[in-house]
Amino acid sequence: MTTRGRAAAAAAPRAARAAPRRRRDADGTRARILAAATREFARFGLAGARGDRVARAARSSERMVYYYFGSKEKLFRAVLEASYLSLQQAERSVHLDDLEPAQALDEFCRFVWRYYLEHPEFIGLVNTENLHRASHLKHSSQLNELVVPIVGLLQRLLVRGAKAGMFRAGIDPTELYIAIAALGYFYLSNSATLSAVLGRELRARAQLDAHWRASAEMIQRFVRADRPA
Amino acid sequence: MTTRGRAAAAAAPRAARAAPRRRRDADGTRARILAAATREFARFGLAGARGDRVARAARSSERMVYYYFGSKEKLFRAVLEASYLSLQQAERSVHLDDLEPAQALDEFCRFVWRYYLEHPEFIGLVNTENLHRASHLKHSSQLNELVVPIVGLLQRLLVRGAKAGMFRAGIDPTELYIAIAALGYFYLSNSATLSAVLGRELRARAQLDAHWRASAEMIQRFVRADRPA
Amino acid sequence: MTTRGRAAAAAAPRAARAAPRRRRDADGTRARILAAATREFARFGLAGARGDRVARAARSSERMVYYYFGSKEKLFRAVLEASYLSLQQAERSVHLDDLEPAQALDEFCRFVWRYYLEHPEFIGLVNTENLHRASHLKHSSQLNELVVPIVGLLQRLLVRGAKAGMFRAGIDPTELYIAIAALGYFYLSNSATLSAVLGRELRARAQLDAHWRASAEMIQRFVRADRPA
Amino acid sequence: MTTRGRAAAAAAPRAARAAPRRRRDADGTRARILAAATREFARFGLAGARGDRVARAARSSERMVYYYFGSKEKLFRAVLEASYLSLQQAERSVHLDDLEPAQALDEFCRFVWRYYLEHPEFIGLVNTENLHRASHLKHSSQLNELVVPIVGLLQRLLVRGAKAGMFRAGIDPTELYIAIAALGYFYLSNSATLSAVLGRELRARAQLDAHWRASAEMIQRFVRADRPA
DNA sequence: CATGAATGAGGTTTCATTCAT
DNA sequence: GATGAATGAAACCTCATTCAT
Repeated sequence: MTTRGRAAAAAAPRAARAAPRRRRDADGTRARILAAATREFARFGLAGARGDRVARAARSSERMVYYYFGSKEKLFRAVLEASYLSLQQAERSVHLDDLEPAQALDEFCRFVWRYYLEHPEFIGLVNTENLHRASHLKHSSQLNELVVPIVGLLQRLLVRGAKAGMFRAGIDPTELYIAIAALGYFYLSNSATLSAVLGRELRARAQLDAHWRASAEMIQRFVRADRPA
Repeated sequence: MTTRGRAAAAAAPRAARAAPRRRRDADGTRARILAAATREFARFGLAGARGDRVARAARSSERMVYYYFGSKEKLFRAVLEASYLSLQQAERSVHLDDLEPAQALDEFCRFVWRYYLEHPEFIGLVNTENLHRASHLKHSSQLNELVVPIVGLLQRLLVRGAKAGMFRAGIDPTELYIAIAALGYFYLSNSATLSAVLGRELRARAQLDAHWRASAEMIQRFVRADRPA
Repeated sequence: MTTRGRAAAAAAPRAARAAPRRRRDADGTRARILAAATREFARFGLAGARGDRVARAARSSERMVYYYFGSKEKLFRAVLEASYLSLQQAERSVHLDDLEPAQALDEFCRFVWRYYLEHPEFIGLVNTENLHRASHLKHSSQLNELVVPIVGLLQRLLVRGAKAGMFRAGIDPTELYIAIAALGYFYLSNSATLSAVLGRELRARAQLDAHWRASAEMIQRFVRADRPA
Repeated sequence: MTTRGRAAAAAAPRAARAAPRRRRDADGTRARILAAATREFARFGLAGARGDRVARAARSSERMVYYYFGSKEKLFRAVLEASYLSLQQAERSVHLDDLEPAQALDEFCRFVWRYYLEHPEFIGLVNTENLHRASHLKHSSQLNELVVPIVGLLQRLLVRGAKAGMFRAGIDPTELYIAIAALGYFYLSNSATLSAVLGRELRARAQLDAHWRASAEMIQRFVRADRPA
């Protein structure tokens, strides 16, 4: 993400000439610190994160971290909020209403899986936040907006599928959401220990694909209406 | 150091017998430290764990922690190994061969779910180990023995079920294991953030039960043979 | 810097008149900073004073503090000078010559006590300056004017009283001044610790009054001519 | 005080040989830190005190300061308590009951004056504590014992003097105590600013003596019974 | 077997101040 | 005249660990 951002900046010399890479650049500095902190916290947790590493990675100074964020904990909160906000934004791009129910569900599973796969830092941050019993999330003023509307999406989908006779009735959308998340999140979050314990490289391309297929299959079979005897 | 400590203890039963009464029981202290460290690491992670808290909780001193375990990292390794060993031991008590396949699978799911539920520290430790990319597990001399035989159990069960026409053929036992673990582990590991984000108290008794039922149902439907059209 | 600032302001009455309306009134800002700094230094001492608190209390910015005063130390000096100037000004309003000696002395005592009571910040600042061994006072260019003329006042009063046979002869006016100051200043400056140690709320109205009476009495008895045996 | 302590240690080589200057010396290290901190806080206040100066003066390390005292604030509290305890101990050595009332009062005044004169650090610490509104004193568990019994001493003395017809009746012993303290404390605490403002070197030997005489005189005249007209 | 004392290195945070427009 | 951004230096404090008996 950060890398992409930087590449873009480097690739736009004309724009750079126009606004000639100010040395004083509040938004830029703040954003670089936030990005660096995101990686740092995801990788090392809250206690393991180091201010100087954040500063260096952000091409700034430790002092600036405090200038913009006040404390390590507040920095973590900012990172967490930005991450959840980013997820929420991505979720808004998911449109299922135009697809046939089974296909829509598949699409949703794919979205979740891809999000986790492409945002490993999100998993690290959320694990850290769980270690802290969601204390930062609870005290976040932005929590209200986070109360997931995505469950509503699934709810509509389940109703639609049930009406069409394709899905079973009575499935709890929240449980469905948790199951979909669980299958993807756990696999990626625990791939290191699982690989060691199971003796199988779960991060290998083939394994990732296999897991995705198995997960999608499991979700489909879970909601699919039983054939009459 | 840890290894030496144990070996010595195991290799000197005579000496132990000879020594009439230890003034301050060594095994007890070591065990208390290990137990306290297990809770500490589970709750705060490796970086967040504090030696003095471990010492106090173990009714011992920081000095003793180093006396018995040599370093924080070695202590963590000892805790991790003991935890995996404990899981393995529990798994050995699972006997599925005498049960009817569907019921056996249910039994297995119940075992996994219960283990996570009753060993919250295991989840904390494994999360921490994943943060560290399983580096301690990889370097553990006891890893060999850990390579899970439980998958073999599932394998036999799947074959049995398929022969009986109750299960689908071609299901990967490892994938099945991961799925079962995922549904339980993720729910409990992430209950804090999920509760906050979903606005539902996932640790409430009713929720726990509902989740268990949904998970078991999902696993059953995943393996169940399709009815002929 | 401070000096320059004032000199410039004093030397440029025309410019001030010419400038039709300042966008953000300079004198107001400077004055507010000085007032806020007075409170801050009095409350927290030189080392304990914080620039951001001064800025906030003055509804200005830290940057402005440096803009007007150059450094923390110079700001303190400005505050100190202003405070001593203010005391001096108040002293000028004391007129004792028209009063009968004993009454005049009482009046003087009352003035001193009231001044301390109504200018708690003065006590805080002077304590701080004493902690610093009066280094700022010594280097102040305004010191000359400060050399207290008030002692002269007392001197005249003592002479007058002695001539009238009411006061003893040979009383050192400086010592008298110190005694009067001591009885008021110490009580107020140390009221917190004294209250704690003596178990008596010295700031209570009744206590304040009692102390004033006792102090005045003590001073009177000190100067009063002995009755012939 | 510390200096004296050190000299004593150096002057006792025999004792030193017996217990040969241990490098590990908990009490010694702690005591040196406390002594150094006493000087540091007295000189610079709580905010102005520097941990590294304390460590260096105590021939120890900053780390040890935290080892023994936990935090700067706790160190200050320890210093304060030790100082008040030390005053209390000195007060216990004052015996007035055997002296003739006027002489006893003089003796008491002398004690107070001498204590302040010989314990300049006490004045510095108390000033600092007053800046902090006695917050440390209030939270000290040793405060109870500090509630000054010295006032009782004065009380008895006043009664005795009144009975003998030498002192006036109705003098509040607490007020008397405050007055005696004020005359000594203020003079010494404020000698720097007073010297600057009054243009007189109050710390000069002659001035100190003159002040002591004037103060004692004032106290005597305050309590002395009026001659009948 | 046990432990109280000690500590180097580094972590987070704050402070007063300056830069650059 | 005014200001938002930036910062070096140092402060306080903590951590994991070792010394010396």
